[in-house]
Amino acid sequence: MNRYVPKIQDVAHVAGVSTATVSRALNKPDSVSEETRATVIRAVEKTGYRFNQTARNLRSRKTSAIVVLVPHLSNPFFSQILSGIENVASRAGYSVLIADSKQPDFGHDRILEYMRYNRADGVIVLDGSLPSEVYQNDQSFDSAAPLVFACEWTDDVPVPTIRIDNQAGARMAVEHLHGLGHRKIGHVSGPPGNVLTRERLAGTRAALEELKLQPRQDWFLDGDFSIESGCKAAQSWMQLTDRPTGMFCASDQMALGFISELSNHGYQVPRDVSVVGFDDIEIAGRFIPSLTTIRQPRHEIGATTASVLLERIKGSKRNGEAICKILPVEIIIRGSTGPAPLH
Amino acid sequence: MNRYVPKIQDVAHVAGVSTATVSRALNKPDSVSEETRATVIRAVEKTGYRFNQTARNLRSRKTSAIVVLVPHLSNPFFSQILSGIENVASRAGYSVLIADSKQPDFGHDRILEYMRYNRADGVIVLDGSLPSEVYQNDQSFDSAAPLVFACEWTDDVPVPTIRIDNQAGARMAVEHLHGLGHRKIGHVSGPPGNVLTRERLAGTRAALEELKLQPRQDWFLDGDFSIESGCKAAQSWMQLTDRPTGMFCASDQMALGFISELSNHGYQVPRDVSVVGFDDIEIAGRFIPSLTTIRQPRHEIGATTASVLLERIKGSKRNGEAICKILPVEIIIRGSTGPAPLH
DNA sequence: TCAGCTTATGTAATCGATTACATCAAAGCT
DNA sequence: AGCTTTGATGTAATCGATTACATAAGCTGA
Repeated sequence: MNRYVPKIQDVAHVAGVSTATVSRALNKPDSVSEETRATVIRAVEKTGYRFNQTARNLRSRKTSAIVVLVPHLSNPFFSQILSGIENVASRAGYSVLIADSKQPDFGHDRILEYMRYNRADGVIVLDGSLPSEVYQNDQSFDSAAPLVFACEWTDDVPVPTIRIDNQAGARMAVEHLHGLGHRKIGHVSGPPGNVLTRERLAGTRAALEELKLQPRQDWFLDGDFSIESGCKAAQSWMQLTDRPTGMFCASDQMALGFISELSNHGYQVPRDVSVVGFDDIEIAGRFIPSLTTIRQPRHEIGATTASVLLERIKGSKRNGEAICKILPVEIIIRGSTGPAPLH
Repeated sequence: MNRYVPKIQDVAHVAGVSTATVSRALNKPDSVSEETRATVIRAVEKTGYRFNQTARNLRSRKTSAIVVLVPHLSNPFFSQILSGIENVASRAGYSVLIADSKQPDFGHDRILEYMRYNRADGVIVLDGSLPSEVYQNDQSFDSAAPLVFACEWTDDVPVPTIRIDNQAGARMAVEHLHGLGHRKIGHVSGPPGNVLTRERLAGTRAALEELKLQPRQDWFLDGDFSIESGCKAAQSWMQLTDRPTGMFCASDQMALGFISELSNHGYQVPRDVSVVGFDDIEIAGRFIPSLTTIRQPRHEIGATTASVLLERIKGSKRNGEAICKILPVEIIIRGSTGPAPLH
C-alpha cells in the first residue's frame, strides 16, 4: 500500500538535469539559471518531491533540531517557556525536541545522548539539578553540542544562562510587604538543593536584614514549588502561636495552595495574612483573591534562550564565555496583600 | 577546538574486527560470540563511541521520533498530555518533537513536512481544526506517516482517535446541576467550529431535553476556552434579567474566569450561581471555591495515544481502520455547586 | 585570436551507520 | 572420509541527500 516516495533522483530525471543541479536549484537558487530553476520547480511539483531530512542531516552533519530538558513536563509553568522556544526555533527552521529530565528512567546515558550531536544541534537545560558529572564527562570528550541554561542553572558549569534576578525578585516581595506595614514576614521555600530555592531564600534574608527585621527560623517553611506543599505550609502557619502577617512564597503554586488551605480553615487573605507569590502564572490574576506576585517574563525567557542557543550553533562558539542574560522581573500588586493589622 | 568524534570505524579498528561486527555486537548481541562482544564493548568504552543517530536513521529509514501538533503550546492544558506522551515514547526509544499548530507561520507546508516521513515516524494531532485538505493531500501521495488524533479530531478523516466522551461529560454536568434542584441551566461554550465545543454543546442540549428543560438561547454564552472569555461570559450573565442559576462551562479555565469576574462584582459562587467546569486542571481543586468539574484523564490520554501510535508505527498498519478509544470521564463534585435557591 | 575569468552544470565522493551476501572454519551426519 | 549445516565474521552495497572538483561554454580584453 505504501507508495513510492520520490527522491532527488526522480526529480533530476524528470527535469532532465543532474541531482546536483536539483539540490542547488532548491537550496541556493541564485547558483542556477532562471530557466533551470523553473524546470526543476516544475519537476518537483510534478513528482511531489520533498527532501529527506535525514539524508540532508547526515550529509551536512547537523540535525536542525534542538532539545529541551524539562524537569517535570507536567508542570504547566514550563508551557509558556516552551512556547517561546518553539516560536523562535521553528521560525529558524529548527525542530524542538522535549525530554522530561525527572522521569524515572532518565539516566546519564540519555542525557549524554542528547549532549552529543546525536539527536540535536544544541541543548536547552531548564533543570539545574542534573549531576555536574554530566557536564564534565561531556567536556572531556568535547564533542558536546552547544548548551544553554534557562531559569535554573548549575553552579561552576560555564554555560550561558538566561534567567531573572531571583534575589531581586525576592527583595521586591519582602519590601512590598514591609511597605504595607508588615514586620513579621515569613517565607515558603522551594525544594531543597534547588538554585532557585537558594537564591530566593538569600534574597529574602538579605531584604529582611536591610530592613532590620530579625529573621525567625520558625517562619521559614519548607515547600517544593507545588500546590500541595503550599497547603502543608498553611497548616504549619496555622499551628504557629506567633504568626507572620506577611508570607512570601517562592512560587505561585505554593501561594495559591497556601491561600486555599487557609480558606478551608476559615482564614482569609489578606485580612489574616498577606501573601506574595512568584512567577505570575496565568491564573494568578484571577484567583480569589487575585495574587500579588513577582512576574517572570516566561515567553520572553524561552524566546531569548532559543535565540542565544541558535547563535551559538551558527557561530559554533564555545560555551566558555558563559554570558548570563538577566531578564527583568517586576512586582504585580494585586489583592492578596494588604496593610498589616494595627498591632 | 572541536575534538574528533569517534565513529564505528574507530571502534572496529581498536577492537580488531570489522564495522559490521561492531554494529552487530551493539544491536544484536546474540549474533556474535561472547568473546567478540566483550572486546567490542571494551573498545567502545575506550574510544567513547556513541552511535550517530542520523546515520542510523538514514540507513534504517526511520527517525525514531514522533511529532506532536499542539494548538497553543502556551496553554497549560496540554502539559500533562505531553507528559504522558513523552513518558511512553521515551521508554520505547522515541524522541518527541513538538510544534505549535496555531503559530502564525505554521502553514500547510510545515504540516506536510511532518506528515511525510521527513522528520518523524508518526504524528499525534491535538488540533482538530487543521484544514482537511492536509489529510487528503497526504493520502493522495500516500507517503504519509501514521497519524493519531487525541482529544480533538476532524470529522470524516479516518484516523484512530483517543478521546473522552464529551457528550457524556456534558450530560453529567447538567444532570448534576439538575440533581441539585437547578432548573435554569446555562452553558458557556468553546471556540466556534471546534469539535469539543460542538460535542459539549450537543451533550448539554441533549441532557436539557431529557430533563424536559427548555433550552434558552440567551443562556448559551460564547467563549473560547480561555480564562478571559470566562470573564466575558460572567459579564453577559450579570446583564441578564432572568439569570440561570446553574452554569456549565466547557472548560475549567472559563469556569474560573467566570467565578473570578463574578467575585469582582460582589457575586458569590455557589450562593448566586452554581458553576461546573470541564477538564479538572490542577488548580481546580484548590480554587476558592473549589471547582466542581468533569475530569479528563489527561496523562492517560497522552500515554494511550503514544502507545497506539507506536503500535501503528511498528505494525505499519494503515490508518483506515480508524479505531476510536474512549477513555472514561467522571464528575468531581466540589464546592462551586450547591443547591438551587428555593424559588 | 587566445589566455584568463566567470557562470552553469555534471560526476562522483561523502556523511556514518546497517545489512545482504560471501566466506570460512568447525561441527554434525551418513 | 566426504558432504551438509551452522555460526561467526568480513566485504561492500546501500540509505538520499550535499558538495568538492571537473568540465564546458560564454565572455572579456590585449
